[in-house]
Amino acid sequence: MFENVLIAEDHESTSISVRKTLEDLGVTTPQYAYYCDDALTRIRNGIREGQPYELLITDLFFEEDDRPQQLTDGAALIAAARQAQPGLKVLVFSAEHRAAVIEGLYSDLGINGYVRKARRDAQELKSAIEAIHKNKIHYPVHLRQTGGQKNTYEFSEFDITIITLLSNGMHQKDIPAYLAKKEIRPSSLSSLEKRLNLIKETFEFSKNEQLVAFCKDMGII
Amino acid sequence: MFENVLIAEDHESTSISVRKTLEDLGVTTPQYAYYCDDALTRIRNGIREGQPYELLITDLFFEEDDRPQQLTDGAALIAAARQAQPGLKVLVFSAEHRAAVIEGLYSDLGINGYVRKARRDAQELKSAIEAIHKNKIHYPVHLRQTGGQKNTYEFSEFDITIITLLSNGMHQKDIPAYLAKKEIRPSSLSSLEKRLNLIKETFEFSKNEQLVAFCKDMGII
DNA sequence: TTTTGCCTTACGGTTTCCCGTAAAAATACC
DNA sequence: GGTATTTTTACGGGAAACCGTAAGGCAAAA
Repeated sequence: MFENVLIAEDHESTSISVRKTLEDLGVTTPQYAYYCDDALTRIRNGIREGQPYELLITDLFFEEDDRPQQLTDGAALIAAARQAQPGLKVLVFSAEHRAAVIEGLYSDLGINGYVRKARRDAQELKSAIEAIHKNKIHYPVHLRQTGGQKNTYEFSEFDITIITLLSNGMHQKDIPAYLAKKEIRPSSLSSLEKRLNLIKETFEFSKNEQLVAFCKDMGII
Repeated sequence: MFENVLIAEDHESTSISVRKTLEDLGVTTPQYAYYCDDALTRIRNGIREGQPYELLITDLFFEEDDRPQQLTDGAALIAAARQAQPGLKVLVFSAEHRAAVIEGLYSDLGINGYVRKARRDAQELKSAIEAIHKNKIHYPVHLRQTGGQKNTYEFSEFDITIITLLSNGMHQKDIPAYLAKKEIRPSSLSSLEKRLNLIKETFEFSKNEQLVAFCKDMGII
């Protein structure tokens, strides 16, 4: 089993139970940090002292408080940690449930596993750690069968731009001017309408409001 | 210290650390349930067997799964538990941060304490349990000084209904018929428009899309 | 260069939404 | 019971969004 494991988790209660889970697995002295910056410091120290961590277990969301931080969330921590120590294995333990966001962690950050905070999360955490120890990738249970057959629609940069503008309150009629200024093409009102129409047709949506709600749920915007 | 304590919490990992906290306080065998219905059954059994629980520690949100439940959230559990055992002390342990919701728990359900899942939550949990054991009411740290000035706007049931309908793709013009059928009042298109207009004015929003995005972010819908 | 096909833009008609005003209904108050 | 106040509804003009069609632009192939 792993010997050097670091937990980055701001909730004390969660941190405690992750530690307990690790101890059950035979990790004698799991280390832990309540802030991303602290976690990164520990990782760097581990490298310098010739005892690098083998596994980082981290949350995604870290609440701000009176201690200003460089790294504000788990994704930033993972990126910084991998830069300092490319081979470091990473397991994310978070309440995030949006498939798009979770899949992005695998594709963009190359994480080794994800466990969602939910009913039998401690059990899943155990099996995930064991899988990663065997150099496997652990996919969360609730994402395995979706395989990605639905939701094949890929939102383009352009799509996301215009939906974001709408959700920020910009009027459709004012968007062409904005796009032109930013030199984003296409920029015409007609193209915009066509694009929105296509998306809504694809998902069988009838209103922009519905599209915005969907994108929020999916973590696209 | 308490002898009979029940934990209602669907997240295994959180449940584990609450148990550990209780054991640190000298509660030898804390009981726990992963579902509200199970928790209520245990409370009733406790009364019947002459060993009623002294304290219920419960979450607010319980995720649905394949086991259909009568009680779907912590508030319902608290109400049912208090009906079965009026003197039962209740400590809520949840990630909910909206002041209005938390204050509602004190005023509507008469809870004895609230601890928010956050950085030093295990420590706060300890002091809350000790305070409640001394018949005190425990107010969460982060709510003590905020007099509740900001965010005074309260979304009514009606507001949430119509915003939800919009985010489900219903056309504004079709909503009056829906409201009339459901016997929700007011139901006219004009009232609807006025209401939406007032909300958007309050938040200085210009579009429904913006309102939907906001409500998604705030967890209102 | 010309043709072909695709993407973008322009435009007009229709629908929906927005917003102000005023009537009607419901509620509260005397 | 009658009056005042608030809430709800009705209506109409104007703006924005929706939607289909057609014209223009651009790049790759002939």
